[in-house]
Amino acid sequence: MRPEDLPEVRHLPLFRDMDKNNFDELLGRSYDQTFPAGLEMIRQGDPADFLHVVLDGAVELYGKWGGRECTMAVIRPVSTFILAACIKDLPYLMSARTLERSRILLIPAPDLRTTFRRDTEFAVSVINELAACYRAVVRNTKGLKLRNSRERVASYFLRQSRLLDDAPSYMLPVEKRLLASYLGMTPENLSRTLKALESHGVKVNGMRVIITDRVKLAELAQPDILIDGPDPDALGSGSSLPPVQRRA
Amino acid sequence: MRPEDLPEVRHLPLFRDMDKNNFDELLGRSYDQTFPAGLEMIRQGDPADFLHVVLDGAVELYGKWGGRECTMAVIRPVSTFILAACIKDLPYLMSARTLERSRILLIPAPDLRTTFRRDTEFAVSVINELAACYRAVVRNTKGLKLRNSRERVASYFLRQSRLLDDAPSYMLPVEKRLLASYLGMTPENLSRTLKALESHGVKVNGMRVIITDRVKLAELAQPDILIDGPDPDALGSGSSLPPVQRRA
DNA sequence: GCGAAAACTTGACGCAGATCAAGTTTTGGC
DNA sequence: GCCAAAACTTGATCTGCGTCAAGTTTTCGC
Repeated sequence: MRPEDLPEVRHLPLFRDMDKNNFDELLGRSYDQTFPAGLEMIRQGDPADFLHVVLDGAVELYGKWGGRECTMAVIRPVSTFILAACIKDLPYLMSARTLERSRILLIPAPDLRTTFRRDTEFAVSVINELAACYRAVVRNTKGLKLRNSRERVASYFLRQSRLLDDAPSYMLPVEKRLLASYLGMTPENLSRTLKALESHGVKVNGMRVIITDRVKLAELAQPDILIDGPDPDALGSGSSLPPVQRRA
Repeated sequence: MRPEDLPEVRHLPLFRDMDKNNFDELLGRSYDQTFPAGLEMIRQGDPADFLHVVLDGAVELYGKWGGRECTMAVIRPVSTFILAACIKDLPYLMSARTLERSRILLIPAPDLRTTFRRDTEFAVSVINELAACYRAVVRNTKGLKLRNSRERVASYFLRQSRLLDDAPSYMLPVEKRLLASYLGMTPENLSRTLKALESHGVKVNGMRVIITDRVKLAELAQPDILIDGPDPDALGSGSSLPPVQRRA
């Protein structure tokens, strides 16, 4: 891997507190690999051989069943994903494909497991990471079961804005097609919902989201700390889209 | 707590590998409390002061938003719940109420956190528990997003049967009202779905489920290892109903 | 074991959201 | 910068599921 990536990986909550030597050894056993866009890197059901770290690009995690697919998360640099499968040494529950050309660091799962057994600080980090991931998925489930799709879209927009210090405008971090699937709806329904939301305080123009009336939007979305955070959550939780890019 | 409960708690995957002295100390600092039926023991948003262990009775975990509620899980003895909130020292994401008179062991969260810092085996157990919980919730999410309600009911029935070595008949572990909410549907819709499933290999009579044609039912449910398990999962994962009682 | 409350069922109806089928716009490779 | 492919939008239609309302059955406290 490129030497300039090392500090970025080291600064991840998962790795920042572990012993320096253990970190170096773990990274030393890892592989830096580049994948073209649109490649299925992981097929759900495959044995979990490596913890993945996105160094560059973007990766979609999704589930398949029968002929259907649903987007579970999109991971952007620098974050890890599929930690739980590696720890349990069980098959991946989700598939992963690159959305663009991506550089991925592959950390062998067995090394991961031996490392947290001998490095308490790392074990604590793993515990915190997993607990955060778990809570992220639970919050996501609550949103899916308690809100209808219009409410999910509205609260997604507010949540993203909040991550940018309540920015009134920002760019969507992913295509609408993916956003729709992530939110558990069809692209057609999302499209119509966006139009309907124009009278509720938010306007979407291409990839740009413009919050025109935050109060009105919040009235509809009824943002809830126990669903929308903030909660210092893991990004690679397998249930969130990446934070938005700030307006240029 | 009653001395006869101790071995049952000790045999939980979360506690069985830790140092005996640490276990005894942890339990020594805990409280054994009995709650009447129908009591809201935990209100979502409360600070996570205790890890809960159901010793007797049954506890429903549920989420609230606006005026709506949804059942996330039902916990039966002997299992723990809300581990993640305790570890992160963050508010509970779910509320909990007793479904019947229940005896609960309360383990102070701070003691929990200090214990896994000095007991590696316990830390590893916590890691495994959290990873299992995480995977359970992810599988649950996949089921919610990829299956329609009829498919969810059908696969729930098959899953329960499989937990009893493919028993052709068993009793529902919870009221239909709860099952409906857990599966993300209304009681009315569940009721109608049950009738419709009679021509697809399963008959429900009161609380009794009778699988009349396993092949036909499986055709509809399309059971999938990556959604329905088996996967040696945590029961207190916050996303499953208890295993069924075997036919008397 | 009686009576009220809760759980469950059934029917009628409406709506949110899926599906199908064209368009139109945007993206990206050569 | 052009062209094809993909993403997005829009409309028409259908349907799964929620809602409301009125039973019926089961449960449970006294």
